[in-house]
Amino acid sequence: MWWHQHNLCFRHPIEEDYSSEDLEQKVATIAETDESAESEGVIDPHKRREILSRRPSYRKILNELSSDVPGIPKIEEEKSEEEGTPPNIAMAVPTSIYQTSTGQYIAIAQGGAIQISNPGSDGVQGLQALAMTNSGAPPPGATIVQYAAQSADGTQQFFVPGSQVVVQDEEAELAPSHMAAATGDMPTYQIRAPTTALPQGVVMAASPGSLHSPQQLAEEATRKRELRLMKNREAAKECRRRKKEYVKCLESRVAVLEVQNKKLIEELETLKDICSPKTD
DNA sequence: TTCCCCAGCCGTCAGGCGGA
DNA sequence: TCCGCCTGACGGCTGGGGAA
Repeated sequence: MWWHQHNLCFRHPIEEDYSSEDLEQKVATIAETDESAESEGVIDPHKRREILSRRPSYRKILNELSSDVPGIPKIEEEKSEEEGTPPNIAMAVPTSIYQTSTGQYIAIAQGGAIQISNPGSDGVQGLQALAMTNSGAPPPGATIVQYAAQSADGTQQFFVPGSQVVVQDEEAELAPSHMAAATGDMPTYQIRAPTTALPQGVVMAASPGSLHSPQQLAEEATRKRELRLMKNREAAKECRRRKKEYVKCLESRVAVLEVQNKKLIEELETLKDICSPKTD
């Protein structure tokens, strides 16, 4: 039975109580009724403790289960596969990722493409692409993005090299036709001269090659920390999603085993009736 | 209406694990 | 050994539901 091949799923008793643990115990109990002989094996407590101290990832568990049991769906490695990439949206591999003071993420790809991701959105659905037609090659070690949450006129601004700003344009008047067609409802942006020098809420980030002063080092450290937190945030979300899927899997497994158990009990009763006819 | 409780979600930290 | 990923643990926030 698959469950016995994956007894790593059982957790250490000192770990926090989760509903999934109840499910695991329930599944284990039901499964043991099916294979009591197999479950009678004695495990050394120390060894068991070692094994249980660290459970493998939910993705790994479910994928292993799915290879054993055809009915169990696999968790995809890449989220983008299951959510799908919106067609015609310019996707570039980001080379630098920055988080703004408002929580948005700005990814700068090679060639000057800027992708803006809203924190409230999932995955690529929140990505907004901007083609920097006049960006050219950035100066060495001088990739600097300055972001202002809102300028005086209520629009969003991104300060890019060359004393220019990228301004969110909700009217989409100046957006290139191919961009407008590609982005659908997404806001478009245009390049302007800055309306203010450095508005409130500006966040600056510099590439490692340009670090000289302690202040720049501190900024770099801050940027690294923000990046790490951002990654961990996404990882935590993904982990919770996998955990939910895992619990659902266990729930369905419980249902299946309960039905199976019921059938076996009925079958046993029938066989008992057949094999031991009444003697009166 | 206000207060309390609970469940769910999220961000962050810490630590283990696996690959380079 | 180092680094990135994964996940348990913790605390905060929020919304729903029930009692006063």
